[in-house]
Amino acid sequence: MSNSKLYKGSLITIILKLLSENDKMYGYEITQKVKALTKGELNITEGALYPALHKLEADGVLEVEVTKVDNRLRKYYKLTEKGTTETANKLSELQKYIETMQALVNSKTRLA
Amino acid sequence: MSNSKLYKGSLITIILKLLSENDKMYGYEITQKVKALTKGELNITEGALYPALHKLEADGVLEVEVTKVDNRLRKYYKLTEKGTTETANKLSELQKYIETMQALVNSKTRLA
DNA sequence: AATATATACATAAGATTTTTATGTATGTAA
DNA sequence: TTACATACATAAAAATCTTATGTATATATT
Repeated sequence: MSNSKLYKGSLITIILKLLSENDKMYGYEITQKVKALTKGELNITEGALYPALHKLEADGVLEVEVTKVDNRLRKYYKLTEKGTTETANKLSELQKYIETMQALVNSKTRLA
Repeated sequence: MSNSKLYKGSLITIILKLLSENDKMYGYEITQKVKALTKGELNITEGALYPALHKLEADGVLEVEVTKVDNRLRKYYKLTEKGTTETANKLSELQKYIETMQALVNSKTRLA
């Protein structure tokens, strides 16, 4: 990531969402996909991404499958069953966060 | 703040927004106001709030006015001119963030 | 009278997440 | 042969937050 501080805390949600729609993806692919989908608005850094993937794997949310393409290493990640549940949770959390923030931003908060 | 990690990075935006609608507020009042507006969803902790207010003051975004009410100390904060500009920036960043995340969440991201 | 809760400030230690800086290695374009 | 893209990785530092603690006054409860 390298952006508005608001992106802090969103990385896991983004990864899981992408994996819920693409049944397997590798790290570099995720960075490129996010850059494309957000028109360059959001750039995930490797220093944030790889540790996050490792943690998700360690937590049993993702499983990995190492392959070699063009003599180059690739680690494909996919959601486990637990990962699918976790994705739903993270997405509903995001929805709730957005609603809460919209409420704060849109409301007149002046005292009566 | 509270539970969902998504709130990380949002505190400054929330403070500034509240102060843009209430011309002066003190710390404790901000915590109560946010709790009420979010129906308990978001609880700003003192350990996060006070350092944030101090930083905003040091940055010239807020100015402080110390008073005594019922023999108890109160530090009222209000936006400076710089703070008003900063508020507009933070709010448009939030709007942009929400749009970006909505795009990520709602779009089908599968490869063609 | 004593205790708990609310009001009101503050800071320090630790946890978590991210940026920035590096490092390795291969393939391709200039 | 130099630069850029692909593809992984980690470590130091920065940023932000939680948890814990501290001070002090006012009010409500037991």
